[in-house]
Amino acid sequence: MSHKLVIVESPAKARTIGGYLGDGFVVESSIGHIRDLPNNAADTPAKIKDKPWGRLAIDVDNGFQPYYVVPRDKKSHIAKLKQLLKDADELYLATDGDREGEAIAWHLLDELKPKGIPVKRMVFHEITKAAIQEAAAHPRELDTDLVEAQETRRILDRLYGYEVSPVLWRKVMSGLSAGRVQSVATRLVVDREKERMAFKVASYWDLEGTFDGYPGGYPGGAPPGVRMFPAKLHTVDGTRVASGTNFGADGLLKAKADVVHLDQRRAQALVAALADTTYDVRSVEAKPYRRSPYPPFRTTTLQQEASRKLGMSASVTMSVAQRLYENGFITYMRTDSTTLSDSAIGAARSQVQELYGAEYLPDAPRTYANKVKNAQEAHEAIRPAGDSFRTPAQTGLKGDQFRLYELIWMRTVASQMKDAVGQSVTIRLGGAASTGEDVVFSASGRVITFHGFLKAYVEGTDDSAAAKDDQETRLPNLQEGDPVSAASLSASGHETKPPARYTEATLIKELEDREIGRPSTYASIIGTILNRGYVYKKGTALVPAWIAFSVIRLLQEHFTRLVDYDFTAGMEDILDEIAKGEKDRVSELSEFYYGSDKLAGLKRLVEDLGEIDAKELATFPVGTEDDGIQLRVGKYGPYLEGPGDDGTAFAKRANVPDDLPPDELTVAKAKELLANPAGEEIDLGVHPETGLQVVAKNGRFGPYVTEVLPEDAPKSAKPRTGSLFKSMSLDTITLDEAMKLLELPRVVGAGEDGEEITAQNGRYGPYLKKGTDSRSLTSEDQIFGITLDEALKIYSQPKQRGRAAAAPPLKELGNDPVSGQPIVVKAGRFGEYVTDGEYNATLRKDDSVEEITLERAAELLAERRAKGPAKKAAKRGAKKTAAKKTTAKKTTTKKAAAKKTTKKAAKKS
DNA sequence: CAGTGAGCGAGCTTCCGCTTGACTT
Repeated sequence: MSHKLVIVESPAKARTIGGYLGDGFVVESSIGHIRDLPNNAADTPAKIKDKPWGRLAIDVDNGFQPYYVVPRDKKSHIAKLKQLLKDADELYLATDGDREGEAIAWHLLDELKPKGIPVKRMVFHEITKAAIQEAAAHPRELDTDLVEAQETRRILDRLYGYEVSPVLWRKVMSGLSAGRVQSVATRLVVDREKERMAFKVASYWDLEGTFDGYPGGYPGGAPPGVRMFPAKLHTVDGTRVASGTNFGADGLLKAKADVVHLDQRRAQALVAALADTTYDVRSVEAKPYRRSPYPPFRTTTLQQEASRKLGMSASVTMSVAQRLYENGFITYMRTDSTTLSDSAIGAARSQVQELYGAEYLPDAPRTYANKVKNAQEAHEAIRPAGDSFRTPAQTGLKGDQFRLYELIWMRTVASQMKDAVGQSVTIRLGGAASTGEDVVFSASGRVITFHGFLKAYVEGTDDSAAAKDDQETRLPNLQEGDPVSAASLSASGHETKPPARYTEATLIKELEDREIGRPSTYASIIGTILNRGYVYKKGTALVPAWIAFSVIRLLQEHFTRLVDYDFTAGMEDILDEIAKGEKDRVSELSEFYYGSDKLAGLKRLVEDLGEIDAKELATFPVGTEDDGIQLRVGKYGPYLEGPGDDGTAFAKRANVPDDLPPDELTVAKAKELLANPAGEEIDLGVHPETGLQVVAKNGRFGPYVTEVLPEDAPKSAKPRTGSLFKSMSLDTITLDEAMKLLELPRVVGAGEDGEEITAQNGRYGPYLKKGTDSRSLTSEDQIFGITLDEALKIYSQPKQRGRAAAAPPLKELGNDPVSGQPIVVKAGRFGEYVTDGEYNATLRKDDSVEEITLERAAELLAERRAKGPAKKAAKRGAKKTAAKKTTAKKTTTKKAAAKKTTKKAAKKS
């Protein structure tokens, strides 16, 4: 039986659409992108690996030709699609109608290679039977210009990320990353922290009082409305009283502020001078209040409201929404559109009528213009699914899903309700102080006469002090000239506040406003900058780590344009022109990579790194030069350097606690830390024999224990120290263990020549030492356990240079077809490798000792041979390389562990 | 940031955007 094959992006969508198209159609999904540039070396095809641009998988010398691969986990899915295509007499590429969707359609076409059947591009913006059938009846051609625009975006991001990240590995720390989106997100957080650090608090005072609208009692019966109301001092002798907005970040009044700045004394004097004052109403100003409903949710607004009202992180919100979507409760949750389909508008309106009555229903449906500048409108707004909405109670949902559904449902219904209307009133009260000053108090109120949509939905605020939209303040019904008295009056002091830190939700909003990132990535952007250690969360606030300051400084100084807040917006403009066929992708990419008259190219920027001083980059002054304190970002985190007791510059050091936000590192705090440079010492107790305090610390060479010498100890006296064994940890080390470590080196006994043999731990692990003759030990336990006999035995063997502890091969594979030498698999410092005696090649991610064959080993060795004999570290400065190596090791172990699990996962599937 | 003595197989980290399971506890 032949059929028409329709391919959409999402499996849930495929299920729905299958029902609408009926017999003769088979609807499958691509599950997102089906091909991409190879992610890493293991996924890079051998034929491009050795090219100079192999690491990028983009032939930068020939039109920026990208090399795509089908990721391992997508291969079986592609096979399935190919199988379905065999029996198809038509192929409909029905991926989303945006840039990425067009590219997916093209990749599908290029990968599936349908032969002899018509291929059609089908696009729809809402999932209703009518819309789908309409779309199927009117397909279009593939828009190759749009695909070009997507490829340009993809290639630019790869060049940016894969060229700039290695700069950070070399200059800051291994494993770091830079990218068009994450680097700007990080910069936003860092810049905000810098604003907070530079912020100078200003204090100001004003007068607040409660006033009585009917000082002579009611004109008979009950009062019309309220009687008591609050008011604040507005002017003194006609000049406005300064409030928070009149002060700049420098703590001073803004230049143009024509205000009177009250301090505590003056404010209190004024209160006293107003003790007997009576007031009269100087003016009553009423204005109509009107507020329109908020647009239906798109991804970012949903994330913000879920954060404000339900306390959900962006990623939790998305995964809860994903479940709602898959089970048919809501429409697609990754969208930048606020548009509702006609049937959704109908459903919302009938729900308004049903729940709130006709008076809440506007005459005409409401539509919302999209505020997102680069919106691609491939989907609808996020709303309850279906042609009629289920109320939350009807869904049977529970927990987070229920709460999120309810939020979406209310917002959608409210978006089709009438405006809220009312009145806002400002009343000014005047009076004279006994000191002769004329003062005016101001009170404002808001009365909502018709709640409209506010009856259904009120948006949350990020600032807890801000008034919500439905908040009402009632004032008495006063006329100009009416007498008013003060029931109470007091001076109140205020301080200006630095700009608030970003939260996940506000950072995402900021990124969206700047056209950076896409609905499908907002949540993961937060994940990326958290994972890299650029920021951490303190409650809901995002706090930048010091390493982010180093990274952003480097990027701003050397890749200024790339971390410009407008970079992405500029890129989008160019992509739009490429999509319209007005610009050529190769010349745009070429300008970006190789530069032009106006712009320095990326390639030259990353090659010109000589002048970047890594040390300088990681050093930040604390306070002024006179304070003589600086913060440095080291391998083990940030630490302070300050003047020594004798005044020597930067002689004293102290760790900065990991969770101390940068803006709290004041000069006073820095001095406090430096005064007690114990840092993260762990007190283990007092040594019973020496009476000295024994502590554990994290040092340059890892965790170690040491003893604290008394203050009066001679300067030449040095405390004993000892590195922790690999099997020990700072969390679990005991005093007993520490005392044993401090005893080292342990004397094992005397050798045959009478010279003492000792056992100890060193840079390369445990070893024996006899004079200048040293021998490695295989385990740390031997340091305490080895007997003299065993030690003598080791010394009776000739010293093995290099492969002292060479283990026997793990596996023998046979002879190499090229060299004729036997190939064996061995375990080494860097993992398992194959060797023919001359050349060694490390096993790649997908190889294993159990599965490796002679052919594969020969292949690896051939690759290795092609690179020539091992070279000694040549170009880079020796000190640099040495320093970097340790860092690299530290990060790789963590990553390697993570990799292993993914590999296992991939294999089983 | 503590200070102790060799001699040796490198290879990998990383981007942004589309999408879901699959994995483990």
